[in-house]
Amino acid sequence: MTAQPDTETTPARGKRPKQGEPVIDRALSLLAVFSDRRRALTLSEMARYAGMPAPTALRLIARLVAWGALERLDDGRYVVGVRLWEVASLSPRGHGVREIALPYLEDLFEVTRHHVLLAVRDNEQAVLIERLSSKDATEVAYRVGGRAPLRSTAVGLVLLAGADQQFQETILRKPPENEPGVPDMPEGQVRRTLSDVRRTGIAMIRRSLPSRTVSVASPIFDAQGSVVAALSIVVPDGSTPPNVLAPAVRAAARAVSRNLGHHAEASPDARTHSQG
Amino acid sequence: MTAQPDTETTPARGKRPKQGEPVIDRALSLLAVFSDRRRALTLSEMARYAGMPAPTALRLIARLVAWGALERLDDGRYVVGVRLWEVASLSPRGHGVREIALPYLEDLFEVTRHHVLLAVRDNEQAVLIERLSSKDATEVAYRVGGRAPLRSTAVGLVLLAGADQQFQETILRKPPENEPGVPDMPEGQVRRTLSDVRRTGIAMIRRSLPSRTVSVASPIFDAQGSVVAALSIVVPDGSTPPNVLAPAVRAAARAVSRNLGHHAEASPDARTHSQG
DNA sequence: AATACTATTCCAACCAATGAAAGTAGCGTG
DNA sequence: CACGCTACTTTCATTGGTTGGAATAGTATT
Repeated sequence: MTAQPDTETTPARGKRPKQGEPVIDRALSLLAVFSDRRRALTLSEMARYAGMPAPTALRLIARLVAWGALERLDDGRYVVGVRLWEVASLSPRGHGVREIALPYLEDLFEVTRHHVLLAVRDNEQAVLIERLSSKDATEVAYRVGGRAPLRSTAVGLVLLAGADQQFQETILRKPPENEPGVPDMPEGQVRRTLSDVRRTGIAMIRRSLPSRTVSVASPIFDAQGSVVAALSIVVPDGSTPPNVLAPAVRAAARAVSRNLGHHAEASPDARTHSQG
Repeated sequence: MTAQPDTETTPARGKRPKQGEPVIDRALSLLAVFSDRRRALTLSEMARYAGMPAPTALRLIARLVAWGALERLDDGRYVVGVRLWEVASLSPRGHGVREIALPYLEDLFEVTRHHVLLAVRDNEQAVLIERLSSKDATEVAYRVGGRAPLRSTAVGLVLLAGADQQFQETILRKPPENEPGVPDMPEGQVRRTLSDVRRTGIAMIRRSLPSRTVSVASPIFDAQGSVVAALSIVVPDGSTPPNVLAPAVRAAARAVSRNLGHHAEASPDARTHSQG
């Protein structure tokens, strides 16, 4: 500071240093500051995390609150609002599949009484759409609304195996994420695994953290034959032989697929075309 | 351009007839055009329902799509995106209560095997947060994410009974909505019912449409002793005596309340230590 | 009482937002 | 194959909603 040079282009009073982001993007970035750990935030926290001045944040937040996207608590902090949740419940890939799959998930849940998961792919990760868990089930890593890697989870492998070839290559070429508790596979093994998943309709993963568990997942297809979701169960390692679980999971996944209009035409050729 | 000045009120070229709504409001109104019946919409439909010109809608939608609030289908139509669902899953009154309540809902579900509902109040309606239903359960009126009236549903009555006095008066003074299938109560009877609900912790409603059912609901309290949600079961009328159901519902609701920190009374400390 | 932080209000400058107009694409019809 | 119709997209001159520093008010901490 101190200097008073300014010269010709006199900023006078109102200087507008960094400006130029569309309003909507800013508003959305205010929604994005919330996370599993940050479910209730103050104005200044939101402004800081979203990277904008407090007055700007306040103004935008006011609109979001007015609409119901955010709600204000008694202590002044903000949380995600029910209205947003309401609109989001119309997401076909969110609550859409869930609504159709839920009864089957419940049936499956009653067999194992541990965890039943439903996930879809969003970009380079799996998003957990639903999770049924008994009160006394083993600890599990992911929560509903949370994200899981594609390469090191059973649902992730199923979703990856069902993605288009080009996307698979993109993922495979990336360095593995080295999740703790999961033995990371070299690229070649991942490719073999994906191929197996496509052939058998089953993916299986053992992990040791946060507890020793086995996950068995199977794909859910839509009417066009695309993999739109993955269904899986998670049980303590050793509780039930995986080869007993697999048929149950596959059957449940197929039932859901059928409900989505997937006429299981004996799948004349799983791998679309040119192979090799 | 030297426009030919027609007359005095020359619209010239660039006329800006109706302008003045904040961008965020417009963007949000684009989200609000989706409903149970309208889950996939074209650009022009969205523009029409939201009441704005197509180019404007397109520009805003593009941002929403970029962020993931909306997704575009192969046929060009737009749907609510998973990303929005993901953020919405952080809503304390949405998935928040749900996460805590779900195990208890499942226990309750196994007893009756029909419907278990979880709802919160938003404004003058109840919003359905969760619904567990068996595949062969009787038809039920409301879906998850949908809204139900306060005066003529079991969960609604519980939420209304737990609302502050002033709000209750506001609702009571409004003319009843006369839902088909539910005998509408005169104001006096509603008041008596609400009082009963507060005393017994149970609300019960019989309805004949879409099928003959009995609903039994009970309030869920938070640490401050406020009613934050309502839990209910819906069974076919005549299948199980309501006085058998009531204790089970109440017990489940209490278990959830306890889990929310409802320790009978007054929590002295609600301070969060700032970390960071 | 001083300090530090957060929340809110104010307002002049100005840039992102606006929407009519025109262009492009798809489709059914004469 | 021309024609009309509808839906979608791009362009661009105009401007009003948006912006953020500064000031003020409120609240917790030292």
